[in-house]
Amino acid sequence: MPSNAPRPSDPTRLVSLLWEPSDRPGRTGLTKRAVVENAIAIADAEGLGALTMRRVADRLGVGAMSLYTHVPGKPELVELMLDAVAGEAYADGALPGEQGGWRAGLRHIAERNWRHHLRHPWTVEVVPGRPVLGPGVSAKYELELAPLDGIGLSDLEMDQVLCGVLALVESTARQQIGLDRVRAGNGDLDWWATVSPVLTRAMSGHRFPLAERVGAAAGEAVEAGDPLAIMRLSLDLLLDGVAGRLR
Amino acid sequence: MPSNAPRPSDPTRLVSLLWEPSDRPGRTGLTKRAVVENAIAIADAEGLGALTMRRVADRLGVGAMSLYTHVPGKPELVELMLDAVAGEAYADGALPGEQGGWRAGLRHIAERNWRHHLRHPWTVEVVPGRPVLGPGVSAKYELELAPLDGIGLSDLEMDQVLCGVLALVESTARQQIGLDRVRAGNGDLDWWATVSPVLTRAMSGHRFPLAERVGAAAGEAVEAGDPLAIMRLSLDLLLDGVAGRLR
DNA sequence: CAGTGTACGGTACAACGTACGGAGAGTGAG
DNA sequence: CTCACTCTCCGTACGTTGTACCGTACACTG
Repeated sequence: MPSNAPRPSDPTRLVSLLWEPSDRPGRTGLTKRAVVENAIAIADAEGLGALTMRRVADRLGVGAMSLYTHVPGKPELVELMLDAVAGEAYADGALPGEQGGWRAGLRHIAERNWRHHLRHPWTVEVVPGRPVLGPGVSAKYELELAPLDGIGLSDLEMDQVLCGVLALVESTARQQIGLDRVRAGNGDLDWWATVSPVLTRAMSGHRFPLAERVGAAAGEAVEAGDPLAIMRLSLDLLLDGVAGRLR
Repeated sequence: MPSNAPRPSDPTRLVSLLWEPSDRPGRTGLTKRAVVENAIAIADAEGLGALTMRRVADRLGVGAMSLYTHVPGKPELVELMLDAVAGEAYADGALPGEQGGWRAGLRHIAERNWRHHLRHPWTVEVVPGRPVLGPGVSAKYELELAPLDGIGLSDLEMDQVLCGVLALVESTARQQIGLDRVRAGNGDLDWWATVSPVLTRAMSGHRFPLAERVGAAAGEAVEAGDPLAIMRLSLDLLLDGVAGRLR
C-alpha cells in the first residue's frame, strides 16, 4: 500500500461491477469471473493474508497488472469474492423457507452459514463496510428472510432477528477458524500441556478461582470441537426467546 | 513479510511475556509497556492497518529495530495489546457480579464489551487463535463469570452462555465499526441516495420482493445507529432463552 | 579501569499494492 | 487495404511493509 490515502472506491462503480456480466473474455481469455474464482481458491486454502494480486495472476498465467483491467483493485476484488460465495449457500436447493416453520428455517440458516464460513474461512477476516449489494448477497438475503415472513414480526424485526442469528454464527465461526489455524500451524502438539505449567508459574500470586474452574471445564470441551457447541446452545436460547415473543 | 513461513511463535514464550513485568526500562527508557501503549494509541485512532512497527518506533523516538528487544514481533505485540485493553473493561469498579442478578450482570457485560470494542475498534479485526492467557484477559473472564455462578448452570454452560453473549456483541460491534469507517471515509455524502438508482437499474430483471421490502425498513433504521438495536434485541431474546432454561 | 552482556539501530531483502506508460491486438472508417 | 483509434495486457518502478543480520555503544560487574 504505497499511498496513505486509499483510492476513493466509488460505490456506484462497485454496484455496476457486481451486477455486470463477468464472462466477457478479453484478449487472452481473461474474465472477471476467472479472476474472482482464482482469488477465492487462494483465500480458501491459505487465508486472506496469502491472497495477493501477483499470486492470482500467476494462477491465471497472466501478468499482475492485467487483473486491473477487470477489477479496480484489491478491496473491490474482495467484495466481488464475498458476493460470489454468498450465492453458493443454498445452491443445492434446500431453502430456508421450505424447512417447515420458522424455527427449522432459522436452524437451517445457522447451519448453512456455519458451513459457509468454514468452507471460506476468509469471510470472517473481512471487516464489513457497507453491505455488499450484489446478486449473490441479495439472493441469500431474500432466501433467508422467507421463514420469518408472515409469522408476526415487523419488517425491522425480521431483519434484526436474522442479523442476530448470523452474528452469532459468524462470531463463533471466527473462533473455530482461528482454532483450526493454530492447530494446523504447529504439528498437533498439545498446546495446553505445554502452556499450563508455564502459566501456573507465571500467575503465581494472582488468583482467579472462577476462571480456573470454568476455564478447565471449557478447555476440556474445546478439544472436542467446542465453538460449534457454543453456537448451537446460544442459537437455541435465542430461538426460545423468539418463540416467547411470538406467542 | 519476507518469509512465507511465519515465525514459530512459541506459546510458552508468549505466556511469560504476558505476565512478566512491563516496566523495566532499557538504556533509553524504552519499556514493553510503552511499546504496547503506543501501539494501542495508533490502532485506536487508525485501525490495525495503520499499525506499523516503524510508526510505533517513531512515536517513541527510537529506531524500528529497537522494538524487537521488548517484543518478539508484530503478532505478539497484538496479543499484548489485546491483553492490555481487556484489563480496562471494568476498571471503574462497576463489576458484573454486583449488578443485582444474572440478567443485569449479563446486560452490563454486553454493554461494557460494546463500549470496549468501539473504543478499540481494532479488537474486532483480530482473528483469534488460542485464547490470550494474560492477566488482563484472565481478570476480565473472572469478573464476567461472576453473575453466572451459582444460578443453576454447569461450569460448561456458564462458559457457553458468556461466550454466546460476547459473540453477539462482537459481531454486532464489527458491523457498527465497519459502518463508522465508511461513513468517516467519504464526507457524509448519502450513500444510499447515490447507490440506489444505479442499483435498481443494474438489477433490472431480477426480483427480490422480500429483500427489497425488508431491506428498505432496515436501511432506514441503519441511519439511526442500527447495529446497537440489533445487539440489544438479540441479547434480550438470548436472555429470555436463558431464563427459560433456569426455571 | 577493563571486560562483558545487552539495548539499540542502520542497512538490506523479499514481498506487497498499484501508478504509469508502452506494446500489441482488435475494430471501424475511408 | 490502410490507417487511426481503442482496449487489453503487462514490464518496470516506487514507496511501504516485517524483520534478519550484524555492528556499535552504553551500563553494569569485577
